[in-house]
Amino acid sequence: MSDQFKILLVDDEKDILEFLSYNLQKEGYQVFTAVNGIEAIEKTEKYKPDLVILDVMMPEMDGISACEKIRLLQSSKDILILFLTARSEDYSELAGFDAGADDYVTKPIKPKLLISRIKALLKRNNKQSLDRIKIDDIEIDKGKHKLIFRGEEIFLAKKEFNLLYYLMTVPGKVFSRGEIISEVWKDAIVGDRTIDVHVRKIREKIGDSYIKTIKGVGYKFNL
Amino acid sequence: MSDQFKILLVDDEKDILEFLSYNLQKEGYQVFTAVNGIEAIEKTEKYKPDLVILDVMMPEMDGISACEKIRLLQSSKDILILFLTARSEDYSELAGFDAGADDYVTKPIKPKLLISRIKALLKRNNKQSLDRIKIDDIEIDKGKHKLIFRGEEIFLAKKEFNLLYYLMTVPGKVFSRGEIISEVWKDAIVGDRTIDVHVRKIREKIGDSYIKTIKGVGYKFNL
DNA sequence: TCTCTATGTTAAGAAATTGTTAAGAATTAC
DNA sequence: GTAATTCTTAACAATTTCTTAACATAGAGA
Repeated sequence: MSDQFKILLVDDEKDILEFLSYNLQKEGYQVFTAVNGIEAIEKTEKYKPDLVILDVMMPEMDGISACEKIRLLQSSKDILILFLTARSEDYSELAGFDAGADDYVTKPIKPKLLISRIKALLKRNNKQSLDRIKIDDIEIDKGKHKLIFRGEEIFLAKKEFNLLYYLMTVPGKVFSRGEIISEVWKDAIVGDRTIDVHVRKIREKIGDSYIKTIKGVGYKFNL
Repeated sequence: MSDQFKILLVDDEKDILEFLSYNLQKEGYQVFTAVNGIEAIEKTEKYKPDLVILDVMMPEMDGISACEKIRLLQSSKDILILFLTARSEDYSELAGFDAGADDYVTKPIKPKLLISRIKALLKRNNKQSLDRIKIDDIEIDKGKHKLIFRGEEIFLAKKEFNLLYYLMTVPGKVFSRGEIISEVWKDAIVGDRTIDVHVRKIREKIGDSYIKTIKGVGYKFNL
């Protein structure tokens, strides 16, 4: 996926925050942190993370209460929540699931395992939006047949949409006309100008700077 | 889902099979059992369970191999897989996730915890359990076959209702005509204009702006 | 600079898809 | 069994999307 997953990490121990931040960032996640439940809720609203990792035991507001509060937020429908719990706290575990948690991991935390679980969670949750690509101010969602350009939705007809989506699957790669024909037109026989015309229509809608022509080679997305 | 969840339980120890069967049946699940990986695959194909619980350590074929094989089955896309592992086998745990597992539970098994996890898994996986969907000023309740639009109840005939409900299960997603046919018409063979006519009737009642046509792709709910 | 070739541009109409209507089957209700 | 409702179909209209053809333009290499 080209856009980063956002993870909000909530724990009152700074050591753990740092340790996990480091490991998660190394995996390419964008990490935010909070040290208590109240901050967690604020930052959830602010950053809209894909996943919140919550320590069960925290001062101010414990993880379970925080989880329940987060679940009440309007925008939190798609947010995943993962609990960190000490091995002995088996009741927290149960309570956590009731509060709407999606998974839990027991301390002491093994980074590899945690990352495995995170990947599994994100994968599972993203089944339907695996076909979403976001680059700069262009966001394209194949499942929803939706293109958002500079904040506003722009409608593309089927062929236009598929063509742009295809180019965006590998930004920077030059796709030959042959590749484009076989992917977007499924090898139907069409004239030489057909691709150009569709490219032009896309450019009309999102500007000339995103699809670049490499003469004699093909087209690519991005500068 | 109105019918029972089906769970396939795979373990080589009959005691455990019985113990878990009992506990799961008590929760209202329909339980099938297998004593090794090969049997597990056969029964997965036969019964199409919603969830497979696999012991990692088994004779004939270990749980991880079985998991990989199950993931290869055509019909297994929506099947959840949960591993049972001994506490020490941390590597299995990792390997299990790579093989496509959705969760794991360590032995010794605490039935309450296991059931919690199962519920969480099934809940997560089961969008269908959302019986009532409310979006903007439209509220649809499948159980009651009731549609409330801008505060007042509007009657939809069965097909109309099911169609609208289906589109609303994933707002924004474009459903192809094929998907719609197989869900709403249960693969009955109907002419091409049938869907359109039903869409039109729904639009007559709630206005044109809620169901959008994407020519050549399908229909979606919401803008 | 000139030429050649690949691509850009435009508008028209061909093709594909969906919308609309009404009639009559098929169901369901009474 | 009859009436009412719901569903499907067919014919045709309306609309959108796609392709093409004709010509323009740009850029690389002679």
